[in-house]
Amino acid sequence: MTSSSFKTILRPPTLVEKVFEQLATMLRVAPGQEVLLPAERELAVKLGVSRNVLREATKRLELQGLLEIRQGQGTRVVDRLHKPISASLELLVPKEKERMRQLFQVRYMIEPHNAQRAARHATPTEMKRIEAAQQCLLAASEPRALVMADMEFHRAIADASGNQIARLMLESLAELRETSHANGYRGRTSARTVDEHGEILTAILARQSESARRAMEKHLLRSSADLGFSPQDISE
Amino acid sequence: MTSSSFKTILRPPTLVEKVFEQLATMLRVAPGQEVLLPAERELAVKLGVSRNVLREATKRLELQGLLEIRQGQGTRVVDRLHKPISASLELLVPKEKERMRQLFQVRYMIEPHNAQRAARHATPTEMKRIEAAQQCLLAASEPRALVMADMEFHRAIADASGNQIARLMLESLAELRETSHANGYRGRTSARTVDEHGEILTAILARQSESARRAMEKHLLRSSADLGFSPQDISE
DNA sequence: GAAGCAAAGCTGGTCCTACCATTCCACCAA
DNA sequence: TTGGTGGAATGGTAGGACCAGCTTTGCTTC
Repeated sequence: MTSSSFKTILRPPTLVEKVFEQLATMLRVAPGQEVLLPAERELAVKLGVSRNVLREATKRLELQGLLEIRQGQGTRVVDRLHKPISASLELLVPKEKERMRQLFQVRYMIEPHNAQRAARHATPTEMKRIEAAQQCLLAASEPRALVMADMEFHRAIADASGNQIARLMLESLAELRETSHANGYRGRTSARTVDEHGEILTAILARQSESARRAMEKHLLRSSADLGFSPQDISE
Repeated sequence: MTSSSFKTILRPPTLVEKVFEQLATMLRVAPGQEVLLPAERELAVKLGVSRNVLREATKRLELQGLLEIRQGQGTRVVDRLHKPISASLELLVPKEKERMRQLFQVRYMIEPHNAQRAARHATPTEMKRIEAAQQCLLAASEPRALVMADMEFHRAIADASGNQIARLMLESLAELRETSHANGYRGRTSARTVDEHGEILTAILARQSESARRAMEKHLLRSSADLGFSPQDISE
């Protein structure tokens, strides 16, 4: 008898888990629209479970980033799938500076590939979106808008690369950056960002995957320097 | 008045959140030991909250991979921080084959860097661990043990690279691989794995970071082929 | 004394009901 | 139109009762 014949014990799914699954699949169907769920008491009756069970299930979904629950307001569907990852990372690497360093490292591993793939495979629509992000960056006047446009640029490239997982990682990075901002950990979006994004954009539009990759690498190293990291911290 | 002067409203944390935080910090202190938490009723009294609230908090911690709750047995502390990530990915990319492809892509972005960094920075202890994993692989006779040793090898390298986030990503990959196995999606650990690991190990021991990186790239491409992916699927 | 087995008493799982806190909204008054 | 004020919706918390699974205990049996 080989050990592989020991199957993992499958506990009969608990009620909360069933409700969780059912809601999750329902929510997945309903796309980005800002839908409001029925009230807890009502929904509990509809599903044939106690309000307690329903609450535990929705709590889980909230933690997963699929719901947002607000007292007096209701429960609405959102799409913040990156939330659990951010939360995990905060638990894993509590020290903020170190967390930022490791995240930049990972970013440095992933984003150049993304740029490369985007240059190879981006559809016209996707290219338009990247261009649009660059336009926003040029037009942005206040810090807040700058950061948004910056993020959108990277996000658009990640989407064009076709790897949703890589994109999710970036999203969670952005989330952490936000919390860091809230703590006064300001990494300004420097003026050079515009030029560097321009280089990346040009390379992608020209479908020069190698230059796109290198431009992204350069950009990341330089912008990590804004946060006080040396290139060795990130790339070695 | 710039828009940045509008601060995000901070809602007073709910009781469940407070309990969640408190438990999380408590658990973080107590490391890997298999500690058993007090019974729900008892702990609820100790914390001065209703059992309901405590349950919702522990549910969250279970979802985060810090607790494992079993009826009739109790609640014990575990370390499975990768769980929420795996869960997110399953929600994000429901189609299994596609998920595997994207994960291999990400792995292909991360692991060569890890090998490179491990070759540069691994301490003697860390090197020993990588060697030990290779020994296990050589000694392993049954499929189950093979997979375990395989994973441990990659994990050891990730740890040696010093990037916990990269390591967490691998861990969640492994988790997904397990569930895939359970669904009959078997990627066998082929015989060539041993040789390829050997190459990587040699390079790391000799502190040849470039060869380590290339060896890891080669290994990943080949082993993704075992799952039916072409090199283009992964690296381009 | 050792092995087998059944009951007791632990654990978490589910349900219920009542009440508190926040938010929204329609209505009213200045 | 503006600003306030109430009621009625929402989710948040509490505590009790009971169900379901696991572990231990202690008796029975050999």
